[in-house]
Amino acid sequence: MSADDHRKSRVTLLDVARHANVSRATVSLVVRKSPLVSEATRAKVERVLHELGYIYNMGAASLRAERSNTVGVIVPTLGNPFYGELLSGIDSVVGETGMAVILANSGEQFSRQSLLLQRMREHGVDGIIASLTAETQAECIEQISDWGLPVVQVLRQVTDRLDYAGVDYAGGMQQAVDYLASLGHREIAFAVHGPVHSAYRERIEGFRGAMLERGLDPDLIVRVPMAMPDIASAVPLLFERKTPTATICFNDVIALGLAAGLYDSGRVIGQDFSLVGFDDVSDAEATRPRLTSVSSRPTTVGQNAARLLLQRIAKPHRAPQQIVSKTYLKIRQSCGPVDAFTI
Amino acid sequence: MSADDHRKSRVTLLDVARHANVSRATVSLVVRKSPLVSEATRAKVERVLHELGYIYNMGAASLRAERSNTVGVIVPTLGNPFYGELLSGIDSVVGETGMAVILANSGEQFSRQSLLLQRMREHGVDGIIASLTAETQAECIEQISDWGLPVVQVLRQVTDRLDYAGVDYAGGMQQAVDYLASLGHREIAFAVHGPVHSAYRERIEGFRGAMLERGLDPDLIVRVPMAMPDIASAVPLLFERKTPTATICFNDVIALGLAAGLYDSGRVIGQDFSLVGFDDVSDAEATRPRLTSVSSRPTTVGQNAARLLLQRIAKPHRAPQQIVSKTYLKIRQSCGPVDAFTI
DNA sequence: CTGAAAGCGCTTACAG
DNA sequence: CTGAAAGCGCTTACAG
Repeated sequence: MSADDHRKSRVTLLDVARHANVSRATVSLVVRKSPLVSEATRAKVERVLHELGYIYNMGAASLRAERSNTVGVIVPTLGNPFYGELLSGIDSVVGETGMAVILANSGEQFSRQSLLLQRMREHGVDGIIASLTAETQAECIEQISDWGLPVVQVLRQVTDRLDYAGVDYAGGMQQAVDYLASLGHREIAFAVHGPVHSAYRERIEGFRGAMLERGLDPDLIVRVPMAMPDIASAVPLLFERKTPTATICFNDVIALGLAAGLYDSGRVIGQDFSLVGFDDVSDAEATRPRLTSVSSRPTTVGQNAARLLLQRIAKPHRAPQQIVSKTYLKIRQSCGPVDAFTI
Repeated sequence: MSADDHRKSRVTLLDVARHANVSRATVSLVVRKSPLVSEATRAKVERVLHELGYIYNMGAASLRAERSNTVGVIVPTLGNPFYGELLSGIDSVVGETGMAVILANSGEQFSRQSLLLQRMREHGVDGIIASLTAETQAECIEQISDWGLPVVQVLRQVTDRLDYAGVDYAGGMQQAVDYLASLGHREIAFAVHGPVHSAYRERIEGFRGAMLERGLDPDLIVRVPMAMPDIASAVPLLFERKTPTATICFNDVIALGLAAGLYDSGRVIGQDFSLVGFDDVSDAEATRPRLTSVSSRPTTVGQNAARLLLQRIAKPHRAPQQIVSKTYLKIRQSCGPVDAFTI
């Protein structure tokens, strides 16, 4: 029996019904584990189901039931390990319910994101989790929701009229500044890069707020390149206008890059210069000296987003929810007291 | 107009047909961009399509056409950045055709993988790309294919009767050994971990073959733990039986971990000890000294796998194909000549 | 080039 | 607790 034969001779509910001497509706109930069917009938039907090698046709069920048991996930990049962990969190809670995840990568391009949103709608996903590009307007995404398609924003918030699962970035910056200040640092730089979305602005504002609160100069914000090798060579930018003794980084990618560049320039991190990362991806533990980093626990954020979406699908009309999870500072070895500095 | 109204009053082909004074079939042809329809009719229909806000219902189309325009992708973990890059490659070529990727994570568990395979079949995916767990038997996966569901194996090969996109691991090990030998190293360890699948065996055999060819001891194979912090503390294992002057690593995760551990033990990498990684993920460039690594280009492998699947879907009966891509050695700073060693 | 009819495999009321 | 009928929105032959 060739593959094609199998394809064509697909076993349907009706086939099972005939073999088991019941109606198609009864088989459907058994398949969906309804309690409305007697033990005896259920046992008989289940045996036939198995004998005939019945495979549930989710597509057909979706058409009739008007739900597809799929959720769409749009991420801005797959190259950053951070999003792998986020996906892992989403997949674990969505997968538990038996639903499937449809994944797409916008590459931080708004036009591509629009295409993907459209495509997901055509695929009939029951809801969408998206980390939206910086250009995305509130109207754009609220409209999707107005179509009756549940949307939850993850990591980047475009509107407060829709669900959002994110991270308390401002609190994280506060923790970083507090820690460095407690070590005696007063000139602290903030190294950033990438598109200007809510998560970017929150970090900037968090940094400025925390610095101002302590009467420190909040303006030492330095934009560095995106690519890893270029970040390392951007170290001189830190010292262009002032002479900071410490730098907080927008993410661990920047921290690792700067750590490399500082090393190249002969500085000993944690001794001559202090560095705090953000996100606490697994590499923070692997580098030497170990990188002190503000943990944003992407897996947890992914799980939060998935739970929000599931709840939204169940109750389309409840008020928008936001889950903003706390960060915590993972202290390792990349910071030292300012007094010890030899610069 | 509330979200529910939208849902219920979905615009169908029939609605469009009535407004445009044509038949439903004609609208269907326009939507699918068939050349069988006149310019005038097409223009008229397209206008109505747009006016009414028609959304293609992929689910309904799938049911009738017996293809879903989705492909399933099963990865063993999402925590390793390597798989993010692989996914990125798959997504880019699958996305180009307008198909959607259904993603699932087996967590290296065979039982979970079976569940996912079953679920993907129920979702009616047109094909599957999978990096299979070590326990997977040839029969298991050949059976999926016998059901008429195209499968391509990626990175790990269970059977040669099905398509496979992978990496020339043995060639990569050869490159690493050749390079270290050219620097004068004769005692070379191989640090490995993880489940024993084809990619694992190929690397082991590649290492042993390359060592034997040069008359070197092929048995210095050391198993290290999975978790990053534990790898660093596994450095003493390298020196338990012999005193290697260099180590090749199964992947960059191990290389980075051992680099950290060697640093902790006071050794200077590239001077006191040489280290070669495998995969060349972005961190290889960021660490100091920069890590010399055998590049396996996961994005390319992902693209290869996706192309194989697309071809297989188009021609179910052609002979199985394998695309084994070459590695190349990215030389950086983590290796030095053995003469310079002070041990 | 266009239309009328049938059917993909399921679930949903509605009867009994 | 079980069955007969209708229909989800599309595509596929088949006529014209």
